[in-house]
Formats: sequence, structure tokens, C-alpha cells
Amino acid sequence: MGKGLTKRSENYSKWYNELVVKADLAENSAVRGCMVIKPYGYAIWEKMQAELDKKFKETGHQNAYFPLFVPKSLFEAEEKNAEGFAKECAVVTHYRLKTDPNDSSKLIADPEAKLEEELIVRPTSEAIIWNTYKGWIQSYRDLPILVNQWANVVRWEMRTRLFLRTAEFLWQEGHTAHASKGEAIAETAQMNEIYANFVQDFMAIPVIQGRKTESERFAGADDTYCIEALMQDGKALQAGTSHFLGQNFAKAFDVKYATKEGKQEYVWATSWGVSTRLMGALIMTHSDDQGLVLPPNLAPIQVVIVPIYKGEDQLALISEKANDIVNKLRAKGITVKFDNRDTHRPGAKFAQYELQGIPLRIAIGPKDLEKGQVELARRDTLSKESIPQAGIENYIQNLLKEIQDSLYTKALIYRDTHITEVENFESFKEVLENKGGFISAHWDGTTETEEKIKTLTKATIRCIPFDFPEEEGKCVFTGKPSNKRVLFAKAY
RNA sequence: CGGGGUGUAGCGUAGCCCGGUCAUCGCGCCUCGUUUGGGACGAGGAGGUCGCAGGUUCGAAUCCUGCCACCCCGACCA
Repeated sequence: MGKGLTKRSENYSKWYNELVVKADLAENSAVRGCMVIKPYGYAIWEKMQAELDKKFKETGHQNAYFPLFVPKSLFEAEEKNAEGFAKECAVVTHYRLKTDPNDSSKLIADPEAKLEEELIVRPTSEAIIWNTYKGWIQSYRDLPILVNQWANVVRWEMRTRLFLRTAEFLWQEGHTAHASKGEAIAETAQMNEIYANFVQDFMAIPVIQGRKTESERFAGADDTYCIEALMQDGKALQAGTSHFLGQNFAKAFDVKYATKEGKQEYVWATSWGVSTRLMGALIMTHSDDQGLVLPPNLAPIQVVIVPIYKGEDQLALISEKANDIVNKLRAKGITVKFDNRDTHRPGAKFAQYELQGIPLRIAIGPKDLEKGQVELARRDTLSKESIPQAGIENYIQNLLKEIQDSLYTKALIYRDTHITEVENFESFKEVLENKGGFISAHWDGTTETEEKIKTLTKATIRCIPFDFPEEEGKCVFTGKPSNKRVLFAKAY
């Protein structure tokens, strides 16, 4: 692990990349655009998975698994979906290699082993899943189907970035089938709400819930709900989406069910997902120039104990005290690590755990033993205090909660002070250029206007927030009438 | 796919213009000793087909040609 980190203010992109690598989260793989998630980074993802999975189960969903390969004929069945993803698909054309006749040290795809039908590596699983659902659904008694899949997907983007946009990424994708439109819409809304709550309560990231415009909508969806977050550099990040798919996939895959009245009806569908991109959101929301800052609810290790000692005798005395604290904290359900490695000095350990964002650090040395106290350091504020050993477990339990709240509040204040209402295009451009963040403005509702604004400013409509009030106004670009504001921003 | 840039030890780099004791330095790594309350210090040591393949030359990290990889900017990105 190297020293230091580029300052955020100097180059946000570089800062972000260095942080991901130096905090031991991930690195670029030898495969173009793909990522290696290292154990420490994966532990954070596992915490996210566990919490989300719990919520999915609580709302009646079950996990299942579907194939990685999607035959092209299935993939192209839902035309809009296929068209939307066509440009970024990895395609399997052969099933065997053989020695290159021109160079025995090389292998080539065996021309004899060309696939009859090409296989698409899933960029998303609607096609293969709806083709499967077709066989599962005959009657209203078979509905609803509430299934989620934890999987990897591949999208061959031209430019990639660790966690935010990699060629292969991990996610969950829920795919549900319903007997009525209303029920499917309620499911879409419910899952968006679950995402919002998870991101706010566990990741301490405030989000805005809303719906996407037609042009930003998921290919093949009738409506896309989303949660949008704001990063510290003033750019927005789509953190999760929940789609109402109407009957589009049911029609494409001919999935009908018999109603109570004996009529044949197409099934209504939803899909929803969040990905390892959330890790990027986590990093860019809370971290500073010292490294990662993890909210306690997500930190794989919440408290680390570092002994400060000279000689083995002293270490033995300190260890006794440290192990006592470890046991007390564990009894409270707090994850704690006692780092008694004698291969690294205390200063190096301090720096390492700061880089990794461990919320609390306890240092115990001879002075502390004498006074019956410990030194406690907060990662988020970088402040230190001495506290008594007695009752430390309760103190820490409360402090972890306080840190969690404090991180959220800080992010919320930043976010809220970076939502700017503008009334004309001049100030739109001015705010976008100098302040960044979300711009709340009226829009005439047309794709043409949205497109022009994007071309001129690179800002897109992030969402039409659910909780924005109806209000008469004029489009910030065309001056045409509008009855609601939308949020624009430059986005990742 | 366009425009620009870079490939030298695990990482970051000097050297390239002007071919010849130039393979440099820092971090990291190993050994020994002293250390340990914020990234230790000293001494010693290991580690390199200078991206790959050709060419020019007595001689190539350095010049020429081709190829490959990666990075940045754009196009693209529910």
C-alpha cells in the first residue's frame, strides 16, 4: 500500500481511482474493462447483498438463477430491449479452440466449431427469464412470480471505470410477473422504495426518487423509477432503477394466463436492479483525502484495536485488556478486529485503517493501562478522545449510531445545498458550470428539448421527482408552458 | 472508431532529441540491529527479455518500420 492520495480538489477522477486501489477494494483486471474486486472490497459488497436480500425476502421474493448465455433469437424477441443493448453485447460464436496450423504456440477458434446460433452474454436477463416464465405460467393461480437473481452481467462499454462502469459487473435483478397492471406498478414502486431506504439507512447516502423521462428509460420498459444520488464533485449518479415493463415482454414471449373468468390475458411485468456501482456511490459520497469513510452499518470491520507497546511483556498485558474489549463489543454485535501484528508499527496501522475507512479505532498503550482508559479515534471527523475502559461497549455502540447519522446528515446538507432552482437557460448554464449539482427547472416535456439541452450542456434529466409539487412555469429552454420542475445534472 | 499520450524491477519513474561504463532514483520486498503514542532508522541484499517483432549500425532502451497493450479526450453508456 502506497502513501497519500491525490487531493480531491486537484483531480477528482484520479483521486477516486487511487482511492479504490489504495484502500484495497479493486483493481483493473488483465481483461479489458473488467475489474478484480479484492477481499476487502468484496466484504463491503457482501454486506450490501445481505441487507438487500433480507429486504427482498421480507417482501415475498425468492432467489433463483438463470443462464449466462442468451440465444440470439431470444435476445432479439423484445425489439426495443434488444435494440437498446445491441451495441454493447459480447457474443459467443465458437465452442472450441484448436492449435493454430500457422503457429503451434497459439490457439485459434476452431472454424469447425462455429455455433449454429450465436449466444449473447447477458447484459440483462429479461429475455431468457421471460422465455422461461412462459413455461411457468398458465393460470392466475401461478401468479405472481416474485423472483430475484444475484448474478454477473456483461456490457461492453467503450469507456470503463472501476465500480461505476465496468465491462462485467455484479448485481441483482428482480423479475416479477403479475396478473394486473396495478399490482405490477405497485411492485415497481415498492422496490424503488426498498432501494431508497437501503441506500439512505445503510449507505448513508441521500437519494431522490423519481421517474425517468422517455429517452432515459430502460429499453423495453413503459416506465422507469429510479433513485438518484449526488457525488462530492457535483455529478449525479443513478444508484438504482425499478422498471414497470407493462406487457411488452409477455407479448414478445407470448406469456398469457387464464383469468378466473377463463379469459386469456398477457402477464404484467417488472424488473429492478442495483449493482456494484453502489460501491462507487459509497466511495464518492463520503470519502476524503485520507481515504475511504465507511458508514458503520456497512463497514465489514466497525472497530479496530491497535496496541502500542515495547516488548512482549507489555504486549501481553495490553492483549489481555484488548481481548476483554473485543469480547464485550462482540457481545453487542459489533464487528471488531484486534490488530496485534508485530510486523507493522502503530503509525502504519493507523494510516492503513484510515485508508480503509474503519469507523472507529481504539489505541491501547502503557499510559492507557495505567489510567484505565483507551484512545478512541473517529474516522469520519478524524477526532480523538480518551475514554474509560469501563462501559466502553455501550459508549461505542452509541457512537457508531451517531457516526451513521452524522454521515447521512452531512451528505444530505451537501445534496440539498446543491439543488438549484433556475428560471432561464443563461443561469442554467452558469450554475452547471460553476456550482454543479442538481438543477431544478421547468421543462416542456419534449424529447427534442431534452436532447438539445444535453448537446449544449452535457446535462441530462436525471429524474422527474415524485415529491415535486405541481407548479405553473415556463420551460427553461423553450419557454413553453410546464407544470412541474425536473432535475437536471451532469451524470456518471 | 477518431484525436492525443504512454509502455524501463511488484508500483511510480530518470535516461530517448544528441546511439557507446545508463540501465537511474524513490516506494515496496528480504536479512541483521536499534526501534514502536501517527506512515521508523541504519547497514547490507535480491529483483529488469528496457511492450513485441523486424530493420539500420562495429554497437540500439535510445534511430527507422510494423504490430500489441494501456491511459486521457470525444463518440457511446436503461
